[in-house]
Order: sequence, then structure tokens, then C-alpha cells
Amino acid sequence: MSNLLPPSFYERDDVVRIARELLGMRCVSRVGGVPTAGEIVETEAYRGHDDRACHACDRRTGQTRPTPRTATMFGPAGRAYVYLCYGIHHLLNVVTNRAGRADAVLIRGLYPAEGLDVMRERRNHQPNLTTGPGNVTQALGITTAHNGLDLRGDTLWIEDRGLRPPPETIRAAPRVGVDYAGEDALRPWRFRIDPAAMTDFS
DNA sequence: CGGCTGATTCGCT
DNA sequence: GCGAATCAGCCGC
Repeated sequence: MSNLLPPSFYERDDVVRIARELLGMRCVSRVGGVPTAGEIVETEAYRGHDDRACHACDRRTGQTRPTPRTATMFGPAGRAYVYLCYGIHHLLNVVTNRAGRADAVLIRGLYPAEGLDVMRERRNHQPNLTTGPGNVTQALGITTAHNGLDLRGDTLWIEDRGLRPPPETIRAAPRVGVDYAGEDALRPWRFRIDPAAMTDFS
């Protein structure tokens, strides 16, 4: 028994809260009909209208406006925003808030749950399957070709299986790799489940 | 159109 | 701890 996260989960005007609440949810891909999945253990929140670490916000001027790359973030909630980072890595985000508000949650880590053999193969048999945002997409088979996908479709979605990490096991920290964002780089919008508290996931 | 840069990862020092 | 890999987006000329 599992519940697909409803639009009302994504449409809320609080991307930081959503990033925290996504911890413990199961992220599922069915690329090419092959199921792979894992519980979300690390996220980061990006807020379009006032956060210079967010792609939607020009980090020099502070102006927020859509570009061809970031158009998905300005669209309706509950879709996948996938972009290419450093010319190599595909990074998966969940779009939140109403259309016009460019908020998104970056999926940075999973606890592997389903399709481990496929994920191992996609990861070229490296020991780290789904830690790190670039590794998550590689294991799930997600690329920029999946940008804009509705998370209620049959290729990529997020399920609520009732797993709720205890609040005291959730660590908040500044986001990774956004030093250019000035004061916004200090916002503690990175969330992860303390690895030592993850015995429930096995 | 040229140049710079990045929400990263991995291997080598 | 450092730097290469690798390229689309974005800015400025």
C-alpha cells in the first residue's frame, strides 16, 4: 500500500518545509519500464523570488525571471526540474508552489530500496549508489530528457509510505556549492537524515 | 560570437 | 585537498 503524493503537497507556499517533509518519502522511477526506487534521505530547498542560490534568481542583480532553462520551475508544482550541472551531471528537483513562483527541492540522496541491480549497473558498479545529486539521477536513469515530467505520471513519482523520520534525526545545514550566493549561502536549507539514525530504512 | 561559470564527482597526491 | 571532465546557459562586446 502506497500513496502518491498529491498536488496539494507540492503546491504549498513553503519550499523549506516541503524539503524537510520529503525526507522519508520514496522516489520511484520507471525509466524504460524498469523500476528503481529509494527513500529520500537528503534534500535542499531553493526559493525563486528571494534566494540568489536559486537558478531562477539572477545572483548579481537579485532579479527573478524565467529563462529557457528555468521555465519548468516557474510552471505548476509537482513536476520534475532536471538540468545539466558542470556539463556532466543531471540534477533532479521537485517543483513546488503555485505557477509563477520558482521554488524547487533538489534531491541529493536516497536510501536504495528497489531495483538495486539495475542501479548498480547504471552506476557502473561503483559502491556509492545514490548518495549525491548526480549519482541519484544516474541510478534512477533520469536525464534532462525528463525535465518537466509530471510526478503523477508513470515514469517518475514520489510515494508516501508512512515513513516519518523522527525530528531529532533530521540535520539542517547550509546548502552545498552555493558560496557565490552571498548571505543566501548561509541559509540552513539543506536537510538530511542522520546516517546513524537510518536503521529503520533497512 | 567568445568567454566564463557552475545546486558535481572521482581519482590522484 | 586539488583539479580535470565537459557543455549549456548567460552575459557582454
